[in-house]
Amino acid sequence: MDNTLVSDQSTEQRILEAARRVFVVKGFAGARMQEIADAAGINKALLHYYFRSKEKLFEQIFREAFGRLLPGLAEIFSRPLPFFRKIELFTETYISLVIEQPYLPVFVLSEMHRNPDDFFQKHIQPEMLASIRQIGRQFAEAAQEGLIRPIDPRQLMLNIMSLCVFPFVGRPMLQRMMQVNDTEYQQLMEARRQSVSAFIIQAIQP
Amino acid sequence: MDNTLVSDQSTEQRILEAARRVFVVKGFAGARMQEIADAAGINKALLHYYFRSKEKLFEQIFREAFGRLLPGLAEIFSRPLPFFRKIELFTETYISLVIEQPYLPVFVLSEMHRNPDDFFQKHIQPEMLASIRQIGRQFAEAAQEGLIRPIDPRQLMLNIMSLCVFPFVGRPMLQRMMQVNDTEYQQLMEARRQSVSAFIIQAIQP
DNA sequence: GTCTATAGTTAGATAGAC
DNA sequence: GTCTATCTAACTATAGAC
Repeated sequence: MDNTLVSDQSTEQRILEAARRVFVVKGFAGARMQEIADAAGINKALLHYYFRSKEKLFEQIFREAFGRLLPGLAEIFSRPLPFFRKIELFTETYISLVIEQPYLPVFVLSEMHRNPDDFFQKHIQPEMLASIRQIGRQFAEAAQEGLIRPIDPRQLMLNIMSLCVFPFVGRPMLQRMMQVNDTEYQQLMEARRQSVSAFIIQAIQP
Repeated sequence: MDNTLVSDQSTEQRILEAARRVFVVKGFAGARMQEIADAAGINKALLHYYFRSKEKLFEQIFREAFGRLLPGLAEIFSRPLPFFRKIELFTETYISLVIEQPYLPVFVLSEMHRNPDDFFQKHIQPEMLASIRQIGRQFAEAAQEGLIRPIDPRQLMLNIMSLCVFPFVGRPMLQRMMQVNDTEYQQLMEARRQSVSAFIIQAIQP
């Protein structure tokens, strides 16, 4: 792990950044307050001074990570654009987002896995669910109008999410299985910005 | 002596089964030896009697889980079958496998995420890598022969793996986002056995 | 706000009786 | 083989000086 000190920020910011780095790699249970303190270049006691408990510190990190993972994406599907263009824009935006924050998905997924309903109730707003339903309706309409072939809209949604997210979640395994080095893998991810939407669009052509 | 309950299994087997259940949900760091002992209906000390340490017990569970995740799948691509049939067979087999062991992928992925090279060296045999390269070559050939459209074989491999695995890895999130209940989600996974290969095959048509 | 020192808990591992 | 009791280390959290 990268243990470089985070400096020229307020102590609170340094703690948050350090906590992010540690939690995201080790998870809640695996993270140690001492390690976060070291990474922030401060003392353990100060962590509690700023954030009362490990739990509370984690909450803040998780909430923030989760918030970054979806917002603005649903919005794309409400724009007045051709259907296929929306898919292009969505996949490009999503993949770009995750290229910049590659640890986010596996962090959110594995923490959620341990405590699904709890985390979900805490962090998912009803509006988000509404906009997801809205996307589903658009898929269904497109199929009905013959714009795309008949396909269960939920399957289409699963397929799109899978193609965007999994190469990042599964990277430690996939990269080693495919025996490519870091640079090559990053290039593959760059290329996916275009190739994934092409793949999807051909797959749903009538 | 014969104080065993329902279980006609050996103590060792009961421990392994309990450990599997606990590790798979909580991960190595989150799991507690006490919880495993409780789940197995035995004492903490007995865990150490059978498996020296938490580390060793975990090793055994992880090795086994990992072993179940790929084997036999690479073999499909060495059979004398039409190319598209191989893809069908692969996705069907994979999805069926994961339907039966839905916790496997996220367990393997999140543990691997914390310690990639270590785990990889311990658990990946060179033959597996060879057969993966072999699959890659088949993709490349199919593209060259014009059987499928030009596509980077590595991207195709990423796409196939993503479509098969992610809906299981991401289930806690996806299911809640899409607001479907357990039964419906299982039905969706059943349906994917067919629909995923159809999706892929159309996407790579020349 | 930041530190040192320490209290309080928990969890992995071992000793020893049966 | 299985148990109870206990040791030891690690970790979260707090007290109190500066």
